[in-house]
Amino acid sequence: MTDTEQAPRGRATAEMVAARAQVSRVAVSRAFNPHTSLKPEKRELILKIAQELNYTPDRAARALVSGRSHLVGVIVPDVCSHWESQEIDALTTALQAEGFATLLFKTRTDYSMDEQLLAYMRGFNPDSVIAFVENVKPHTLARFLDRAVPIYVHYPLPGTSEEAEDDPLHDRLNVLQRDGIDQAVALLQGFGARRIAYLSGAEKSRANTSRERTLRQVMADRGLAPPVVARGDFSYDSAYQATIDLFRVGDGADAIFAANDVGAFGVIDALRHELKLRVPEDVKVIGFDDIAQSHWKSYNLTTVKFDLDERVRALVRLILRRLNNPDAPGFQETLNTRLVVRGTVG
Amino acid sequence: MTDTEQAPRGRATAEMVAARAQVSRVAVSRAFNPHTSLKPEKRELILKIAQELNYTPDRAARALVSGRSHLVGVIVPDVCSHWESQEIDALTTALQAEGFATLLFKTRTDYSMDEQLLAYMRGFNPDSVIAFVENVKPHTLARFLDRAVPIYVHYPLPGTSEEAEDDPLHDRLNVLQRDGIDQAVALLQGFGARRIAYLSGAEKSRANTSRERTLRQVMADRGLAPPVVARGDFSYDSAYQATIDLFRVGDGADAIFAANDVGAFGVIDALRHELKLRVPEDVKVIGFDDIAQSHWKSYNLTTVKFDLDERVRALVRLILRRLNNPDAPGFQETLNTRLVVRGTVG
DNA sequence: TCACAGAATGAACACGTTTTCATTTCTCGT
DNA sequence: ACGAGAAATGAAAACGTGTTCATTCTGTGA
Repeated sequence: MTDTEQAPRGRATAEMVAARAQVSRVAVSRAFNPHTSLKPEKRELILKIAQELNYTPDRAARALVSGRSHLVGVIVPDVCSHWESQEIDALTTALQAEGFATLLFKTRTDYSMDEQLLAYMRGFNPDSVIAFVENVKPHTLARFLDRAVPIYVHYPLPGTSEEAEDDPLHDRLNVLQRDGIDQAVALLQGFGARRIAYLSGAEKSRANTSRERTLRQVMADRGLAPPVVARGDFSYDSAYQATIDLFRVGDGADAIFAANDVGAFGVIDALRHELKLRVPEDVKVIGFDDIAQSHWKSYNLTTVKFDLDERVRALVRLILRRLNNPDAPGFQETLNTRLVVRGTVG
Repeated sequence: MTDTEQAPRGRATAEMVAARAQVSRVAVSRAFNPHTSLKPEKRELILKIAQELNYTPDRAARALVSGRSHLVGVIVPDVCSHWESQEIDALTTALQAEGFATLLFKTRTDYSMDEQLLAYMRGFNPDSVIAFVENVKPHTLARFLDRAVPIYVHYPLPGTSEEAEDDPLHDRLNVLQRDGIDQAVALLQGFGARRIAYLSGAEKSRANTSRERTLRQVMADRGLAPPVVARGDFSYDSAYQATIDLFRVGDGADAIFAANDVGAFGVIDALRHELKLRVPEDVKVIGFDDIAQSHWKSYNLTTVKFDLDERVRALVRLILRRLNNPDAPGFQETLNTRLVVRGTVG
């Protein structure tokens, strides 16, 4: 044994492992990459020595030559929004299992896109990018990420051709909101709701636009008058204030459809604690997302759900498929929504 | 102009920028690194051309030679826990401003450490690592991260020498919980609380151990009987069930101190909706963290706060100081806590 | 035994930067 | 006009890996 270089100063390298195992450095590389030809017992020996030396291939070096960083960029306006944090959580778990790591970036909270951020992110060379900032055009994202193919979470507008339209240039996850919203409106209609209000999310958000328009169309199809709209921005506080204004300044409502669950919580608290109204007896409330908090007893919210696990699985499928077929045309996945009935309606 | 190589296939490289600007590749590198000597007008020209070509230095290549990945690893058991998600959010914002990116890793939810995860993470070469898994010994973390110096969030146990003790080998953020807990107990004592219960967090969590022991000692110092302990794991559901057991199986309490705010929400909902008790009239509740939801009207929770911004600033200071002084002895920062009084006490 | 296919192996190259070092150019005081 | 020190510049080395390609080894069928 060459005990002279026993001092494992800093990080162990493939060279050191190779020296100790009496093999070439290339063999070490092969030992860590499956689907390469290497005698099994040799691979075993190398891996054993690697573990002793606390060696792991350097991903920066690996990325440099292979063009794969194994990083997935995630752009969020607000990590602690409940829905976002739950998606990040599930996504990180799923990606980790596939050998990827989640790289987090924060952008402006008004859901506008930030070109400087894209350039910044590009420096880290993510293999793929998932943007929660839905209003950004996919080709803008693509222009800034030369290597990575962005994944576009798409909320098709109802009544347009968007639902069917193919997009050969980008990978897309379509979220169809019509079914869940229709079930929600049907329920409200069954309870005889007359004045239905929509508490919006951030105006620039594509998810909000799509939900509002879909609600309008569903209500029209069912012969209901258009909803009263109160402006929020997905936050508890904005929903709280908007609800108060709706009843103090405006004419109130007997049912409120919130753009997301957190907003619905603000609506419920404003109704109960500020306006002294009962939910669901005086006003019925429905949310959107079905986050973990929605079953908490203080709210016990009826809400339109789209399954998180299903969504994450779809995203991971898109990522992996794209990495295995870099030049294939755009892949698509589609997700549906459904109503979860709890205590805030009837 | 050498129009032959006009096709900007794939990603732009420093070489291309250099060719167009009629300078050497080294000059391009210097243009992107401040504190290097380069004629201002030349730097300006290079940056302009770089922008035209959509060029950003490749961080993988940069990391390889400079030894700085500009990645900060964050290990969390659960991203969507409210407190964690808020810290991740604030941390990401702060790090982004300093040119770093947050690399997210999930570990087991029982707060035990996962050596396999550490080895996995090491491959990404983070410059620094912040572990929310407080029970891991800092030298274990250090052994797995040869280059990065881990930052240890330390909850000193009261009555031991830990508060004063220096640790020259690791960077440390001390969180002193005694002041806030003392204020909380004083408040409860003032309202004549007799039976005080502690709803614990995950047993292996250092934060929980420290909070429980500090509470014990504060109560003893004030001549109060030791707290009844109900076992939870920081989650809403566990707190909800433990509270029910406390009153149905055990002898109840007239004040409950929860290990975190989310647990306190579970306590409140169990008291109100399951046990039909009033908060604060029948039972007083105090939480720990002061997360954003704590001021929501349905809970309006009195809680022990330690300031998130202050904490994040301290962490970033530790990270930067360490990177600028790789061989310096361990740095320390200290944070205090205080009570925020809202509606769940008196 | 021989020829041959396929597996196993290692030398050399490539990836895109930063850093070191030696050289050239500029600036300023005399 | 001169010299000295500072600023500016580029050639070459280095970082740690994956990949290509040519070579050697192994086992099989004739």
